Amino acid sequence: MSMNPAPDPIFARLDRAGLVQHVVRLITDAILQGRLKPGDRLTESGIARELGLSRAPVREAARLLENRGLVVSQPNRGFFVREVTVEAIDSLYELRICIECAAVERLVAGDPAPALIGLRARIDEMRDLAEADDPLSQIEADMAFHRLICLHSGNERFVTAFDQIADETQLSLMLIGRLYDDPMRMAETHEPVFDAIAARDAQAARAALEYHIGTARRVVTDIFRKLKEDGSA
Amino acid sequence: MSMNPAPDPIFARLDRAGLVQHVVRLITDAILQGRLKPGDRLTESGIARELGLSRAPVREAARLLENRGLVVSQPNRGFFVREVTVEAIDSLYELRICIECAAVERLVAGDPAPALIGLRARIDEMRDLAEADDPLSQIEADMAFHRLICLHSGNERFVTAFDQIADETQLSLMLIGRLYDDPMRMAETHEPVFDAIAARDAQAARAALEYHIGTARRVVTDIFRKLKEDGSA
DNA sequence: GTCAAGAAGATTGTCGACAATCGACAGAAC
DNA sequence: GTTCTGTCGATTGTCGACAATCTTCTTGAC
Repeated sequence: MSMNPAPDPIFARLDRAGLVQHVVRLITDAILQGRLKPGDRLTESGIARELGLSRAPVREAARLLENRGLVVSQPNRGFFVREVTVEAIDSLYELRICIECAAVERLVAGDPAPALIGLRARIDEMRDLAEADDPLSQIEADMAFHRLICLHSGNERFVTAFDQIADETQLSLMLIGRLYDDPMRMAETHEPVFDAIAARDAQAARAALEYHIGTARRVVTDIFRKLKEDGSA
Repeated sequence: MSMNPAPDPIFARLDRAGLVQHVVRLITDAILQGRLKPGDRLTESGIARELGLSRAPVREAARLLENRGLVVSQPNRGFFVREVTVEAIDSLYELRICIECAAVERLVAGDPAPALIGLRARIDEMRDLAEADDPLSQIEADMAFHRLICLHSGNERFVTAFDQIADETQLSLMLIGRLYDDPMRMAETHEPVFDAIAARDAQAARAALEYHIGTARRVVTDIFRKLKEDGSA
């Protein structure tokens, strides 16, 4: 009963289970970069042909993307890139507030120290990317910041819940391009949240995060409403 | 451009997309009825042979069950019925509190009237099932009650979030058999929640629901801890 | 007796093919 | 001109088979 658990992992275990995951990544990128637009159809055979593999892994990847909310499926009709509506975004942000606020409260109740390093790094990253004028990467840093809060909450289920809505959130952000006219704004709006966490004030942290996400919610929905009006006009 | 929207639907739309869904149902029942125990392996070929169909739909059903949390998959090793730990249950209930409390608050903020009928019916159902001594069906009525709150919250995403943790919650309840010694207790513990909703008091409703789920959380984890101790002793 | 190496069996990952279903178009009936 | 019906092409749903991988059992050395 020796049970050698890890006999010296010298080489990183290369993703031999990676085909499906790879397809997921490819489709995700295509959607988030706008090469696939909301409402577009994803034909299994077409994607399979382009990638030079069979329909099975493509199909499985599509199912995974469905559960992550990036695509929707209709029986006997296939997969489509999810249509984004103002109402959906609003609902999404309401759920985000509910989950992330609970997470940050729990984070501060525990030991926030390990999280602070990563959180600080993300904010600095947003500043750098603002100077580099790279709004897309900035959005990714934003998502990473919020994910870190869930990750260090001590309740791993907050992370899975966050992940299940993260992609759709990111999609809505990518669609509108940029949130604020001043690229530095994004980093600034995260500072109060960071400060409250660093001060180990659970109530203040919750309030700051709720305000932060709530503001983003208003800004995003407003911009999106305008976009829709122009689009359908 | 006449666009007749619904020219008298005489026939109910029959589920033509049923095979995978049917398999999902079968496996779900097997797990929730205890015929498949946590840790058990789900072999695609075995299930496919038993059901008299190919592996494809079985595989797809397993993937769906994975995202609903009832099974977990390991690359190149297949699917297993999810192991339930005390920590997982505790995390689960914490997330439930966070989601359902937000849902009930929003429900009361809107018009709670349409929800009340269904909620009342579920509580009555729990009483009937207590007399009939049917704890399994009672658990289903319990889940239905909580799902109704999310359903009538006005934010459909609360429902999807709830559904993604509902099966696992139900599994933990099924595993411990019955929550309270007195079967009537389950119905009783829902009354304060119902009353607060009926009174249209959002804060009271949130508090009542938080107390209700919080109590269940303590009871379930306690029972489960005892079960584990006996099991491993 | 313990442990490592190898063979055999079982199971998943992937593939190409067929059947069922859907959407669009053309033609007939009114 | 409008509406219904039948056909056609395209796509999904399902299947059986093969290759890659994991598990288990056996074998052999120490």
